[in-house]
Amino acid sequence: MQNQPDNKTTQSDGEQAILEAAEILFAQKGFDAVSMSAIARLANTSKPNIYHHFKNKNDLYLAVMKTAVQRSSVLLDALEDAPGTFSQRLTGFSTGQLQNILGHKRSTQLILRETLSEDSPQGQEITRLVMGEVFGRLVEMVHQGQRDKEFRGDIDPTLAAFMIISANMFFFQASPAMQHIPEAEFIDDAGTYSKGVMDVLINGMLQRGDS
Amino acid sequence: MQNQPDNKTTQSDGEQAILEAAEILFAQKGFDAVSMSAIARLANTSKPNIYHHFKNKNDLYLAVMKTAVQRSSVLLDALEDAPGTFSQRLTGFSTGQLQNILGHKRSTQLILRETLSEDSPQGQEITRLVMGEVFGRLVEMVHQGQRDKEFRGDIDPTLAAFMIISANMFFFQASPAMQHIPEAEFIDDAGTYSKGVMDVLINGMLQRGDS
DNA sequence: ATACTTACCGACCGTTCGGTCAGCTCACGA
DNA sequence: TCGTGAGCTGACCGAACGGTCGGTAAGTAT
Repeated sequence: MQNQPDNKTTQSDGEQAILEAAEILFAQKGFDAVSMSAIARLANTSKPNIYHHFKNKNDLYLAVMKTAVQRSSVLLDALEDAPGTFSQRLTGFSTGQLQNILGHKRSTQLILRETLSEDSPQGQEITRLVMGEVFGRLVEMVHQGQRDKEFRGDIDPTLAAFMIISANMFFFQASPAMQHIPEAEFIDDAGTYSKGVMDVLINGMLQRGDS
Repeated sequence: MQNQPDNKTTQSDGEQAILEAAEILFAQKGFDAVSMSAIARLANTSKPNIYHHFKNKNDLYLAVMKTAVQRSSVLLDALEDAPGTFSQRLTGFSTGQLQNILGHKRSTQLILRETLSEDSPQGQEITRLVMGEVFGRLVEMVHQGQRDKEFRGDIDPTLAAFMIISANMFFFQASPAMQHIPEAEFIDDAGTYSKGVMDVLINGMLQRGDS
């Protein structure tokens, strides 16, 4: 009764179902606001069965985080260094990152929540693991662009990288809320947003030729 | 015994102490992760006494949010329109907003959490109330700057405003986590950060004179 | 003195929390 | 045919949850 893919609700492998249910709920509400009973309910199983597969709530959370981080790392590798000017490469990287983020909202929500929470000892590790990688690549790209005289030399590459990430991350966080603000039409089209952001960041807001 | 400002721990008015304790804890951990007992403990009073002043946990949370929103609104008024070029005014506004944010971390944390949370019906209202105000002013400033030919006309003012807010908000959110990333020195000096960000946003990242 | 109000608290309510335990079913190797 | 171990469950645990109850201590107006 369990090996065949029947049951109107396509229930999967057991442990996998628990992980998925937990990911959904943890991403939605955070660790404390999610009960093991709720996870069991959503996973269509019993609470003791969760404890059969994971030794406690924290262990389950860690398992969920681990898969989320892995998924995110894999995605990053797809953003291989492309040819072209550094402006083009930066834009491509940023756009790709935003697509990745929006394509995997649950993982992103999970990782972002953990990264930005002040307590939680593993927050640092995840920051270094996930953000550090993206961050490092961006910094290096900007730095090379400076050596090639494509970018101004008087800007801090880490700051520029931070601005790009912040534009993407805050877009991700705020887009549900911005839905209710009619003036912000760009919020519905990540492509337009990304293009606009990188255009401003790279070409600048001033008309060329005054201080 | 309560009108004089004695008591080693400067405990205040009762209701006020409860509000302060609740603000600290709610900002730190969020609604679900904070218990009424914990608030009572921190406020140096009893749980039933909280229910004497507030009708339930949600009512207390709303009261805390209300004071936070008020404080934030008052701060915004201090950022009066200054003279100067629109570049200078934008930079001043952005720097001032970041200072406000960092000067009232608890309120900001509280409002941001509520604004960015997908559920919570009052999230929309707070967004419109707090962010909408800041957002509107920024958009208007950029728009005027465009009519004065100071800024390029082909950028979306709402997008530019969003970028400024996102730079400030994400700085606020990420600065604790970024502490552990050694390359990012700017994270310790909001003034430097703000200046760098607005410099890039306004003057652009490219050397003047190539596409 | 009396009566009423406000601030406050110990003890307790029903419920839900994270977690445990004894025991069921069933595929599979000996 | 008989373990035996993995997957799973109903019943249950002590603790903590949000919230209530009866009652006390202190003012204050009459």
